[in-house]
Amino acid sequence: MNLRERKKRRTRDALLRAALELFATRGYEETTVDDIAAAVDVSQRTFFRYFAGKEETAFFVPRLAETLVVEALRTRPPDEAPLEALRRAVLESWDAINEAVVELVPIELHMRVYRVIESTPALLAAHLRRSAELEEQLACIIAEREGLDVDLDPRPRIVVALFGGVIRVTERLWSAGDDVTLDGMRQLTTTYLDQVGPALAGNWRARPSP
Amino acid sequence: MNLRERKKRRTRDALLRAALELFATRGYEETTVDDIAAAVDVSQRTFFRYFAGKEETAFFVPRLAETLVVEALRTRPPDEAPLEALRRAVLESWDAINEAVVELVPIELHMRVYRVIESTPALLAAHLRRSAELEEQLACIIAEREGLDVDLDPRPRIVVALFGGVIRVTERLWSAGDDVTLDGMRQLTTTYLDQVGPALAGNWRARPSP
DNA sequence: TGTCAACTGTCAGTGGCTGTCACTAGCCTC
DNA sequence: GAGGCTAGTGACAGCCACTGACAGTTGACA
Repeated sequence: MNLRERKKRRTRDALLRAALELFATRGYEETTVDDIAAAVDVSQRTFFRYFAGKEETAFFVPRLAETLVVEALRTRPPDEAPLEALRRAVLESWDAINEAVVELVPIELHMRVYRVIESTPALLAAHLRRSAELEEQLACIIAEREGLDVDLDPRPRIVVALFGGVIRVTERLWSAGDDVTLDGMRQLTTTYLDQVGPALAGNWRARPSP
Repeated sequence: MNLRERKKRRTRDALLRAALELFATRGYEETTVDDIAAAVDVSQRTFFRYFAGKEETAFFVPRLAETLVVEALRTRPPDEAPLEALRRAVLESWDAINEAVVELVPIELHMRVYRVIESTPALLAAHLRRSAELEEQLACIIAEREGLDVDLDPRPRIVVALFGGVIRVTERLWSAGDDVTLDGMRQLTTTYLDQVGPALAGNWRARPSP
C-alpha cells in the first residue's frame, strides 16, 4: 500500500474514532463537524471528503455488520426453511462482525455509540431506514432461494419483516441491558425467535405463558 | 371560534397546503422553507411558529391517521385475539381517516405526497421512526388488553412488529399501484395478513403457493 | 378607546453541507 | 534526481434549515 493510501486511511480512521468518541461522550447533536475535524487537526472540508455527512460516521460500523449478514445468508444451504436460514445467518455472522469491528474501533466504544443511535431521534430514523434497506436485500435473497418473485409473492418480504422486527426488539433490549456479550445476544435472539410461534397463536389468555 | 383563532388556522392550513403542493410537484429537497412561506406571503419565521420544521408539514396528515388507529384499537372488544384486534382496528379506521384528511387537504394531494415520502430518503427515515413509535404505542395497548407487561413478555411487541411489517409492505404496494381507493387498500391488507400464516409455515416449496 | 397579550416581521447568528481555487506533498517518468 | 502530474488539502464564500432577540402590529376585552 502506498504512503499516500496509508496516510489517507489513517486520517479516515482517526476521524471515525474521534467522531464516535465524541458522540459517545458528548452526544451526537452536541458534536459539531468542526469539533471532529479539530480533534484530528484537519479542516472541516477534509472531513466531508472522507464522509458524506456527520451521520455516515455513526453508521460506519453497522454498515460493516450488514454486509456480513447478507453474505452469511447467501451462503446458507438452500434446503433450509426461510426463517431458519435467517436465524442461522444472523447467529453465525456475529463472530465475523465482532472480528471486523475490532479492527476499526474498540467494541466497547461501538456499544456506547449504539446506545446514542437509539436515543437520538435523527440517528434512530436513519437506523430504521438502513434496516429497511437491509430487509429488502434479505427478502430478495430469500425469494431467490425459494425460486419466487419478490414482487409477486408477498411471503419473502413478510418473513423478513417479521424477522427484522424481532431482531430490532432484541437489539434494543440487549443494548439497554447489562449483558453486552456476544453470547448474551445470541441467547436473546434465540429466545425471542422462539416466541414468534406462540405470539401468533390466537388468544394468549387461552394458553397462559409459562 | 375567535377571529384570531380563525386567522391562525387559516395561515396554518394555507402553509400546510402550500408545502404539500410544492413537495408533490417540485419534490421535498427542492422546496425551501422560504418557498413555502413566500407562497402564503408570510415570513420564514412565521412558518417556524406553526411547524417545528419542514418535515412536520409532510407528516401532518399521517399523524392524524395514526391517532385514529390508536383510538380504534383502544375501543376494540377485549375478547378479540391480538392480531385480529389490530387487523380490525386498521381496517375500520380508514373511513374515519379519510373523513378527517379531506377536511385538510384533497385526498389526491395526500397520495402524491405519500409517494414523495417513500422516495425521499430523509422523509422515509422519519416515516419509519414514526412508525416505530406508533408500534410501541400499539404494543402497549395490546399488552394491557392481555394483562401483560410489555417489558417482561416479548409477544406484544413481536405481534405488532409483524403486523407493522405487513402494513408497511402493503402501503408501499398500494401507493405504487394504480388502485388508490380505500377498498383497494382494505383488499390488499386482508390478502397480505392472510399470507402471514403460510409465510411462517416451514419450507414453502413443500407446499407450493396457489 | 386605551391597554394588554398574542402574533408577526426583521435581523443576526449557528451548524450542516457544497463549490471553487490555489497550494502542497507524494508519485512517476525521463 | 529534477521535473511535471495529480491526489489531497485548506481557506473562503455561499446555501439552507433553524433559533433567539427585539420591535412593530393587530385582535381581544375592559
